[in-house]
Amino acid sequence: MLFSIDFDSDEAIYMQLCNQVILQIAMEQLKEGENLPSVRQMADTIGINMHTVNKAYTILRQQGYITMDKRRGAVITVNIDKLAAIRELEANLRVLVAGALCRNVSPDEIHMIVDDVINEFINDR
Amino acid sequence: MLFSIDFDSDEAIYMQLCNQVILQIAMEQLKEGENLPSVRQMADTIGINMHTVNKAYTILRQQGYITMDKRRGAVITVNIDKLAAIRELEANLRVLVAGALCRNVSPDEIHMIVDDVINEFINDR
DNA sequence: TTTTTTGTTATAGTAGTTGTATAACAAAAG
DNA sequence: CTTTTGTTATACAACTACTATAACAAAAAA
Repeated sequence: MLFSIDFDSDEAIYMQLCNQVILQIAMEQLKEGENLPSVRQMADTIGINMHTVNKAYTILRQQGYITMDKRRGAVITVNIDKLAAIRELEANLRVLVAGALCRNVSPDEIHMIVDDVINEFINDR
Repeated sequence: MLFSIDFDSDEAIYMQLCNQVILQIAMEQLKEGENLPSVRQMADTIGINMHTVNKAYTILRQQGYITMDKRRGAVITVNIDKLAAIRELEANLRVLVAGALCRNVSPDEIHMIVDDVINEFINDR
């Protein structure tokens, strides 16, 4: 379980953490039932404040990726709201696809790139 | 040329403006050579500050969607860096697709949604 | 039982972002 | 000559991001 934070990035640290957890769940490097380090351990390991980790965990919990338990800590528990996931995907894709089309990336090329990205996750399983 | 800003959104006003311009270029509601209102006119129309519009225009210019000209104002001039567009698309897709896969949206479903979104833009042409 | 670790909550400070307000400038248009 | 243009500067309030320190009850470990 490795988390690498880019402190020079303009993306907030807690967001980078959230995204890395989601990426690792998708790649099945983190599996349902597994634990994340405690907020303090994770903060120590990365070298950031406890509250920054806590913020990331709170968001992950709200989005249904983990549950918090005083006994077990943060546990990967993908609690699915598939319709919400689809709506969110559509909304975010709209801007991405628009930007790509404007810059002369063809629909076929977009499909190929989507394929590549999906396979990145699927092939590692 | 209509721009609707959601003041209750957690997305910054200048970002909403940027995205709407990009969406309208993709839908060809804004075409190469056409003008955007001046920063002051746009600000007046929407009911926001001049600097907020200026910030959006500056970003659009940096990303190659418009050029600024004292004579003509802001002109849609898609200046393409296709490789950069593809890299950006890949990076942003990675997080979106990961989130979707985690929530049990299948690769086929993702492809269908991508198709739908692309067709939203293509069919209006 | 005592100690440690857990998530959670509170307060407070610094730094940066967002949006607004006012103002000024030279260049171009009318 | 006046108006409109993009651009730049300064300043302010509100908010966000991150950190620091501290405290609490609940659970685990000793």
